Amino acid sequence: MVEITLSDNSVKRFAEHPTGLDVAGSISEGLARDCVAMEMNSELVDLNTRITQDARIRLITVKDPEALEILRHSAAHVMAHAIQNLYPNVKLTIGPVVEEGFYYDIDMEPISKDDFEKIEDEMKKIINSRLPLHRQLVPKDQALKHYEKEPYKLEMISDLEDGTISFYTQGDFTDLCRGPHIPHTGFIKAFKLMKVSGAYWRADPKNPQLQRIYGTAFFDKKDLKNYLTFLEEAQKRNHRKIGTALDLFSFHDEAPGMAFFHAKGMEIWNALLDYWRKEHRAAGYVETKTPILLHRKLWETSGHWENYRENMYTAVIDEEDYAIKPMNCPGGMLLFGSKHHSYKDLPMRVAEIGLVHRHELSGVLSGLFRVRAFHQDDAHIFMMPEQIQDEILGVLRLVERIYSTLGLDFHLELSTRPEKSIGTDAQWETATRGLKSAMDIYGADYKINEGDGAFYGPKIDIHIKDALGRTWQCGTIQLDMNMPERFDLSYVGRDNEKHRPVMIHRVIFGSIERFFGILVEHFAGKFPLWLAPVQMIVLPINDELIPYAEDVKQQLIRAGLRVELDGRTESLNKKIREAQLQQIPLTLTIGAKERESGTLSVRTLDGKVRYGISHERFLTRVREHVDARNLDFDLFGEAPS
RNA sequence: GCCGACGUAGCUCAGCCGGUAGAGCAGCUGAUUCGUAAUCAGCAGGUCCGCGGUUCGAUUCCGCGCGUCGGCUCCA
Repeated sequence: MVEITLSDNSVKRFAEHPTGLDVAGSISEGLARDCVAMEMNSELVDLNTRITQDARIRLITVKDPEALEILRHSAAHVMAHAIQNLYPNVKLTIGPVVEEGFYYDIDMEPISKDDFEKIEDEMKKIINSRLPLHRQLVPKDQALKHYEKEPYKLEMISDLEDGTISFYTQGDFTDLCRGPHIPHTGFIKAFKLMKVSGAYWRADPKNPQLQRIYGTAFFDKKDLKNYLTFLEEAQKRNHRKIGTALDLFSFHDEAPGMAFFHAKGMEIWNALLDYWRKEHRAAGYVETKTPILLHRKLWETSGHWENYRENMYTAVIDEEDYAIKPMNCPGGMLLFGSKHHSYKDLPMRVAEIGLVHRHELSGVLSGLFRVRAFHQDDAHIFMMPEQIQDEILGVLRLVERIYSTLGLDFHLELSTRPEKSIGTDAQWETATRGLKSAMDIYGADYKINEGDGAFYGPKIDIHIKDALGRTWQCGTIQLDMNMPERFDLSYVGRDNEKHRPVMIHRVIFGSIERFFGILVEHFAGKFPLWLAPVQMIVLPINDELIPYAEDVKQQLIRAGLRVELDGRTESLNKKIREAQLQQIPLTLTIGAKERESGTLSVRTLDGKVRYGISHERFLTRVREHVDARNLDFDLFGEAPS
């Protein structure tokens, strides 16, 4: 007899040794139908595992987050099975689950998306056969024998510890696998192959190149549909498309990986940075600017010449070596070091919108998201060790203000000391404790990435979540115990002795170019009024009204607004359509009525039109809305006046 | 940097098997003067990414280079 404790702490007794399925079945038929696996004494195992002694069981149903991973892992097997059926000579390697699905790396002739349909059809056959997945344990020597013709699998098994090795079989297909798996292939209700690319065996370019085939799978057709809709939505918001359509920026072959910002893109850029400066000033920052081209000596002092040179653009000038800065900190160190500082000066919060260049590999460039030249909204804070906590807290609060203004949620992650690192244990201890206590006081949950810090200090990474729920790491706060040392920075303490300041680097936007791209996608090009490159457009109904419309435009421009006038001899409908497609928040139509009554009719981006708004009310509302940096478009309330 | 796909007018895209290119939008000209998402007509616009090769002939086939995209790799 076995005693089974379920996750609600209820206890069930079984005379025989039941499987997980039996346990589920003893509770309800529906549960048995929805179960895919179970957790037995904190270990995920197959549902058909026999429970031979008293155990604590948690049944995993299709609703549980782990279930999707199990399903996708099984789907990877099904794909490999299908591919092996279609291309008998392929050699399998590994097939893991990834965030949005799964892939399988297979040594085979290159295939393309055109081959997907065939593979998917074969997969459908396997799924419709509802093949059970059986686990069996095999001694290592036998496993090696089984895989005589599969060199990659042999290599993997050889690397495993001695003892028994688990295999999973579905029909005539067997694969080395830790499991667990779904009970039978019929659980895969919806799947799709997504893309194919090259990948090296064990990620080493010296090894053969494999075909990495990506797919995704769900328990429900609806989930797959939602996922595909999400991808479509993301594609619609692609910042490269919107950037072209709204005339914000472009790229040219003459400067790969370096963006050209157009006039409208710069309006957004400037509005964003105006706001950034306002917040930083209020938070006690000063702003500086350092050169982008600096002598080799400086890069030797900072260590970049030795460690980062392959990513730097260099130049020989008057027979001396120079490099274009990939980071702002060395220049910032020079500035700090060029003067004596008292402990009374600290903390010093020194910001710099710095233009940096990094020679990234050509294959990684991607729109504004990955470029070779970009601006960082950098700041270096110099302080005494006992100020760490307060300063980090200050940065976190500033981060929160700025992100929330943009409608972005965020979460924090702390990275601690890596194996290879400089500094003493005591320094790391002080630094890490400072970061932790600041985050504790700040009060947000955070994830800890052990050993993920930079070699020169621990860091807090800030991940934002955009309107589609995608996360991006933008902000980072890094403690640096290296630079002050290398540049021999000091301040004079109360004791009249020299002391080494503690320094942090921090960015909030990170790469402003990349952040700009994220904002384009976050807002889908519909920038809120305070950021919109053209805040409003004036449309005269006919040519006779152009002079009056011009007056209106001038008034608004004098009020500090970004205004355009469409005086083309086109139909009103056409001009409205184009204004809407350009995502201009406010469209002001000027007809004889508006001129006679001295009012405005205002169309907002949601298509609502309000007539008879006085110029005064309009200006007041717009100013309030812009000053408050509101994100909504409904300036004039529900009831059209 | 590696693998794959792609590169045609300002933009979006068509162009089967090799016979020097087409559409819509944008632009320009003219007519229309319009009340909340495309008025009509005409005109103009291209080193078909670049350089080589094959061929009587290359936008089309082949090679190399550049760029873009998707992955890989890298990421102080």
